[in-house]
Amino acid sequence: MKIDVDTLLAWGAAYKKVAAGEVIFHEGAESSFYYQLVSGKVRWVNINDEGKEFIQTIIEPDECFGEFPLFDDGPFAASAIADEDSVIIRLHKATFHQLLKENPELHFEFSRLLTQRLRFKFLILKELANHNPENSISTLLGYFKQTQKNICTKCNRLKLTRQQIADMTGLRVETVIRTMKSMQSKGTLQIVKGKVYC
Amino acid sequence: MKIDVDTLLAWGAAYKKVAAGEVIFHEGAESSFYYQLVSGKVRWVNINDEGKEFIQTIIEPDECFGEFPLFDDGPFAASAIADEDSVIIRLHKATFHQLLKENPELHFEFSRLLTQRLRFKFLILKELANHNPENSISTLLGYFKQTQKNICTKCNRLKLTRQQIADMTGLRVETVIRTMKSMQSKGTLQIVKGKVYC
DNA sequence: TATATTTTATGCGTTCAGTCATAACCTGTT
DNA sequence: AACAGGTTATGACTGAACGCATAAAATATA
Repeated sequence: MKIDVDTLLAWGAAYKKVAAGEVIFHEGAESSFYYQLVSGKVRWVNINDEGKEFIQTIIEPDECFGEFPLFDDGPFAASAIADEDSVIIRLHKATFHQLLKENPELHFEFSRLLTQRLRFKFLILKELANHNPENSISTLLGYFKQTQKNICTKCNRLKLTRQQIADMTGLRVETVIRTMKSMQSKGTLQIVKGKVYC
Repeated sequence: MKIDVDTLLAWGAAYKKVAAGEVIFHEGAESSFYYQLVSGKVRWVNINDEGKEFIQTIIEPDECFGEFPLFDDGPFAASAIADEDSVIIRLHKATFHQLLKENPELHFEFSRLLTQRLRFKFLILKELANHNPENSISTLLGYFKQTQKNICTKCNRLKLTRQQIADMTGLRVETVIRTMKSMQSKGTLQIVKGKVYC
């Protein structure tokens, strides 16, 4: 999902620079903006009592994030934190609604986005509930491969650390490392110098 | 999310009776309908290789289900199985699109539905990833309580078996039973004759 | 009221991911 | 080249949920 930046600007959207590590919005807070990433990288995470992160999604340029409150008026379901120095563009909620009203096609695209996100949640949830690290990891990698997210298109190398994979599957780094090694020895996964290729 | 039944009928929707245990649609199959439950109960589930079910959602009357393919043209993300003898109403995909186009407000309601479903997925996923049965269970019960789903409004009794709770949290029945007993002894949960009250 | 079926309950051995500690390996920087 | 910081790797121990078996209780059915 991506709204043309010129369109956004024409409707009064504003750019905002965020430094790596900066929190863009907090889980539980009220919202009044549509957010879209222009450049950089953002992770959409829940942080538990012990400080452990669960990464719901990694946002790449031209993707929107933090969209739930726009429709159900609830708070943010997770925090958005910049992984790298990033530029975001945001549009006021009321304006966003007007924009959708005047562009039904855009609204349909948005429904497609929500659907795709739900689809991914269904998929990953079903795997996590299964308590099979290998399946969880391959489902996750399969998704990233399919959507071309966090993959170096030039060399086909996955740009995810074991820690990130762990934080998206509810596993520990060590478990992810051990499981992936075992997958490599089975031939299920191609790892060169610790990096995953697909 | 509910579309008025008279409206659906006026647009050419058709009723369909399904017996308890009957599969309404299969995970992975192509779809061409909007589905809404009129009466009865339906579970929306994934079934793994060993036959173990993961219940994504339990659908109650006046709720729609199986809606992903309507927007992204993908297959069903989970199977729908009747828990009880039920009546469903379904509308052709193309007609559904037309209905949304002519009723922008309805489309906004639909976005709200998708958002709420996503919100629940975020919530439950974050808990599952945390590997804390007690938290998973209370989050789930909290959700059902909040949405009044599967709760006997007359006596405030939760109409969910431990097995169903297990199938929605990826835990085993025994673990759910044991955890809930411990919660009861802590005073976190009120159980009378094995049934949960809230 | 008696019977059958489903649901809840409990014990016990096993398994596998978690935890902690430590080392090796990359990668970028001065 | 040397250093620092992050990432990957590996071992040993622990613990909590699993898996299976069996029983008790509640609910439905006749």
